[in-house]
Amino acid sequence: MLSERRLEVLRAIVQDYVGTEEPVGSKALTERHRLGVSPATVRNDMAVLEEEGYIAQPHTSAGRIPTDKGYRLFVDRLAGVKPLSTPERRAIQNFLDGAVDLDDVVGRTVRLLAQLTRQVAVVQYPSLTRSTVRHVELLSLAPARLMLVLITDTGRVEQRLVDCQAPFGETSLADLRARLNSRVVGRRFTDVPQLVQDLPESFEPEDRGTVSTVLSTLLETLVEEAEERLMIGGTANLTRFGHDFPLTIRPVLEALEEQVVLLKLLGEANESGMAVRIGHENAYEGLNSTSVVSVGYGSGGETVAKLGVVGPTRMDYPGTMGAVRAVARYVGQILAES
Amino acid sequence: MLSERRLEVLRAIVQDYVGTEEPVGSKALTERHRLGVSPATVRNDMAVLEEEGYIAQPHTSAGRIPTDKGYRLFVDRLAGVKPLSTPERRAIQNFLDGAVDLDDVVGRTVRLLAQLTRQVAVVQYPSLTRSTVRHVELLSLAPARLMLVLITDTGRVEQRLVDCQAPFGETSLADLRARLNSRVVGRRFTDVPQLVQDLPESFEPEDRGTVSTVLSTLLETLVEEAEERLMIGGTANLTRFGHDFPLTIRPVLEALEEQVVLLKLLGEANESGMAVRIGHENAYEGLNSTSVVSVGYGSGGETVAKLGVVGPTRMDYPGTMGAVRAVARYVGQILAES
DNA sequence: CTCTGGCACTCGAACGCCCGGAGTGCCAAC
DNA sequence: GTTGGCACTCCGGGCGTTCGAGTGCCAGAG
Repeated sequence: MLSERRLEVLRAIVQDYVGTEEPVGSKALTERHRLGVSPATVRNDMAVLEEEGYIAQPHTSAGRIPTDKGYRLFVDRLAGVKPLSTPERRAIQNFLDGAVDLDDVVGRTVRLLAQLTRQVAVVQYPSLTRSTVRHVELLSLAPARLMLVLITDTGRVEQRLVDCQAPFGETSLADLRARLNSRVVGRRFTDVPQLVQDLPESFEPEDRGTVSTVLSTLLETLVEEAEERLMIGGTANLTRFGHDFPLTIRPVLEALEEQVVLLKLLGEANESGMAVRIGHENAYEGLNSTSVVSVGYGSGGETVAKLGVVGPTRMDYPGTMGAVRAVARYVGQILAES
Repeated sequence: MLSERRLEVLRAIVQDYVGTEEPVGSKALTERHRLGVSPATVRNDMAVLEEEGYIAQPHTSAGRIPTDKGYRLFVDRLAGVKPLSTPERRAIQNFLDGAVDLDDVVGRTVRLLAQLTRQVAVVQYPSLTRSTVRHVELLSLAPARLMLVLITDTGRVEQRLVDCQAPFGETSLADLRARLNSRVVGRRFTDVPQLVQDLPESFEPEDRGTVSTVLSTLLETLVEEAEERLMIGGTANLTRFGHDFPLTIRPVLEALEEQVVLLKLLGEANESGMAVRIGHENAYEGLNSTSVVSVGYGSGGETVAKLGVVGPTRMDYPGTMGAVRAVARYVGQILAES
């Protein structure tokens, strides 16, 4: 167990290093912080902290920098979440309030988050699995070709083409449309499969094939869209990463283009509260020198999607966490209103 | 007017510089190319080329590098478009053929283009202004709230909420839906305004207000969507830009997040054929050290959108142009099939 | 008039060197 | 447990040297 003062030393090291981006030594520490002890004592503490793996030296006789483990301790026990200032909050509200549709909300959110944190922002679109069906539309494009349009309560629209085995009459189509809607409108996506299970049986034999095809296309859409879309922004902030960054930045850019990777990253956000993954805690190798701060958002206590930022491990955790949390809250509000 | 040999020297300089990324000198030139003259002669030619502004020295007593003007001449008169190899063509076809919907086509195209050119790819979604209406759907969400869904022949779906002044009955709704569709289905977007102009008059007075609102929302959608969406990819290739790239890369990343800038960039592509904008020819300042190669694509001779790549001025122009042109053609084909 | 070889000159990159400063670890003393 | 002192380490920057590639110019040959 580390003594109170040693924790204080660690906190000071993290803060200074985040600010200056340079290894911090014992003397500089005592000058910038009121630790009440001499550099020599700090040196002893540092030796202990290093032995325990919280800090490290880039090379002998240089200052110390925090390790991933050090940042972890800092986040868990030494740093709170720094609330935003009132003007900042007001700015968020004003900026998000101008949004006209879902795309716009997400777009504004991502820009806002990137600007506030000066890092790369990632925002997931509200999830379909938690949403409910607002309407299902079926259109006949050609004798044996239908278009299925699905409208969700979050305002999202998905469309699919359906090729039928046999021609499908207009009356059957209207019939299917009506029955389908009466069953699923207002219901959750996850409930839909059971609700439509017995639908083909109530149709004429020659139409059953087509009905089944339509239904399976609908179910497919739900599943496929569970792998959800997201938007990223603020990639220009990657240039603030560090000096050596051709090597650091490349894998990050690659990761940012892989939706799957990003979704997994966000997905690791704990249901309640915020998740912070530091350096090697990230499963994806290319992000080993970055940290991810993510949190779920939604309206009325329900998480419909997640958002977060990706930045260097050397980041201002309290500030970043504050911004992420605040933005998530306001987005939740906006969604609840619309 | 430059002599034949001087042009040949310029071509050699461009080719070598693109390959090695280092200033090229007279001796190296004569060694790598069969110019049939001595280094001294080449030196004289270089002096002339420099005087004319086609090449420049980074510092005295260094080799020469092409200027924007030099690249311009190279592209216009010295280099053709390098066709892709048969395996490459086949790979393109296979890759694009697997696409399932419009998003997928665009997504695959952007990845393909980024991979082929090893640069940043930008693909614009097929334009709505050139498309035709496949279907207009009206749904009643609440007594005085409608949803308007527009489906285009390119498979795109746009939805809008419409708030009515007065409640709008189901029969009126069905009526409007039917009349609207009978007038606009299969017609071009640009023709829609005239086609629906007199529609409100044929409705009962109490419904006219709502009908007008719906129509103006529809027309708005057309106009708004004229500012079109696009997709980018291959940003990781930015790391291959050069040694000094923190400064080069940042404005490029910023530009890539500004849809407006990108759309303008692509928009400058000449209707027929390919456009190449080199360095300072780009209006946007942040892209002054990059070149943009863009071209329109579409089916049946009609351009529905554009695509292109953004890379360093020091790029393989013939190869890039070849890839861009080939990809555009295949995407056009795919769109025509679906 | 054009091309060529020769020659002196110029720089930048790379290398080695030295020095100063910041930082460390250890130890003896308080 | 804390402190001051001290010797040691190592990085970074500044400086001079060398090396090589490249240039410009000029006189002479075709």
